[in-house]
Amino acid sequence: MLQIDLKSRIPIYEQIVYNFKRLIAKGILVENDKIPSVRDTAKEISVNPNTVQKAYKILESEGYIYTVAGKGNFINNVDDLKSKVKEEIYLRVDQLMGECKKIDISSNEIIKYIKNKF
Amino acid sequence: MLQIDLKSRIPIYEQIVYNFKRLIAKGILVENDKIPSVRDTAKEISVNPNTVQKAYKILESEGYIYTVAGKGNFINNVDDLKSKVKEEIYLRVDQLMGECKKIDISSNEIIKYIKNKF
Amino acid sequence: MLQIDLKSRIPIYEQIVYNFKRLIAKGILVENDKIPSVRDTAKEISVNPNTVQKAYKILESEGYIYTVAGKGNFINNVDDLKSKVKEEIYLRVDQLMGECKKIDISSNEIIKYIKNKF
Amino acid sequence: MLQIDLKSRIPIYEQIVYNFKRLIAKGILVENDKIPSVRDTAKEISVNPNTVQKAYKILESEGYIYTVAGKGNFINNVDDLKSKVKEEIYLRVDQLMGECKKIDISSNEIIKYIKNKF
DNA sequence: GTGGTCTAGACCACC
DNA sequence: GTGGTCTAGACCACG
Repeated sequence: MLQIDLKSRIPIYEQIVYNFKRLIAKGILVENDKIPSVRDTAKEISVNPNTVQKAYKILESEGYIYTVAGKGNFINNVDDLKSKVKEEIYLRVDQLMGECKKIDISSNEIIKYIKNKF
Repeated sequence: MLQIDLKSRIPIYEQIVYNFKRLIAKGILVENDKIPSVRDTAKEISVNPNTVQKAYKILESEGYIYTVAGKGNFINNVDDLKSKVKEEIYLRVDQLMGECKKIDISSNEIIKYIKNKF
Repeated sequence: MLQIDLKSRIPIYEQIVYNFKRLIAKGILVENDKIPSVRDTAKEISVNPNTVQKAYKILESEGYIYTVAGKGNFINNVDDLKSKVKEEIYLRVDQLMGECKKIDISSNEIIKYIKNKF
Repeated sequence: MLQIDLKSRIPIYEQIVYNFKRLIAKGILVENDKIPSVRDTAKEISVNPNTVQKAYKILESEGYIYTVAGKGNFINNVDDLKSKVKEEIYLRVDQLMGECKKIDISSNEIIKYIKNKF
């Protein structure tokens, strides 16, 4: 379920965070779904439990999951989790367009490129 | 001339690299232009010469500049340095669109967003 | 394991790079082998960790090793690392033969010399 | 007449030295030929006269040319200048073969490669 | 403990 | 003066 690249320069915990966000955005994980325990996730992707723990903490602090002590971690009841993930994407679009502007690439050029290729 | 954010989490040397790429892409730096010496750039942005040296080495290895020992560093004679920078941008667009696809955001959605905002 | 000549005019970091290439070419280091940490190698050959770091970076950028931050450096899974090293040797043969041609030494002459001496 | 690559990592003075050795080895420059003055050579290849001066000093110390104060520099009367250049080439062959041995490339392999390509 | 980045300074070859 | 290399340290993120 989780796609982790241990060799990547992106920290593993960030990859874990992003994976869960993706599953939420796609609707695979929905409100009150239980996600695997820290230990199980750690075993599944062969990383240190501390790393998974850190990822879960971040997901919790960002409102994606809630923790019930002794029970486990669950997807939050926020209805707009999806749009929250989208917002992050849009933020990256903004950054990219900002850089384009700096080097005189017009938004039309980017749009044309996307239309052509995707 | 160079915009460096010493507090950014992006390494200073990468920022230096990007700054020169931007200047090249904008046509401000052209073929055979001499860029400031390692020491001068270091002084200008108040960082250690080694950091600038690292940036220049990367620019050289990527073909943006050439080095004449004892003389200085010069913009390379590749005619398409500009398109080279653009390629890097397009690569980032590709990555972004790839992630969009993963979470079911259509390219139309992105295009609409860009059209609206930029 | 590593043969370094601190007095040589060849930079230490290049010697380190070459040493690892040699160990790979000889099959002593194979896929996914862990190589000593930056600090350990530095201690072993009595040089500054930065020097070793530089060598490892080059090996990584040339595809010989991959780095897992916080874990260490490992021999890459490219099956033909050996032939990669050979290619470098052949490139040098090409250069040498090119110079021979410039001063009218025939390839036969070189071959005869090699046969005689090696 | 001289082929100099100002961008090369090989010091310019070494390139000058090698160029004259090449011209001698090819028989283009023969005993008692006058070679261009330091200034003329410097002008021709657009480098600092000091650099040419250094090259001439080396050529003189290695016995390739002799200097007559106020007159200029001349090719030496050593009959075996050619074989001297060849010796240097052979030395490089030796080095290369040494490295081949270290990584288990046989001399036969090298010979086969040369026969094929040259 | 591991690599990644950076500083402060040094010495060298080259020009 | 210029880049190339190196040392001796330091701090940080990651696991």
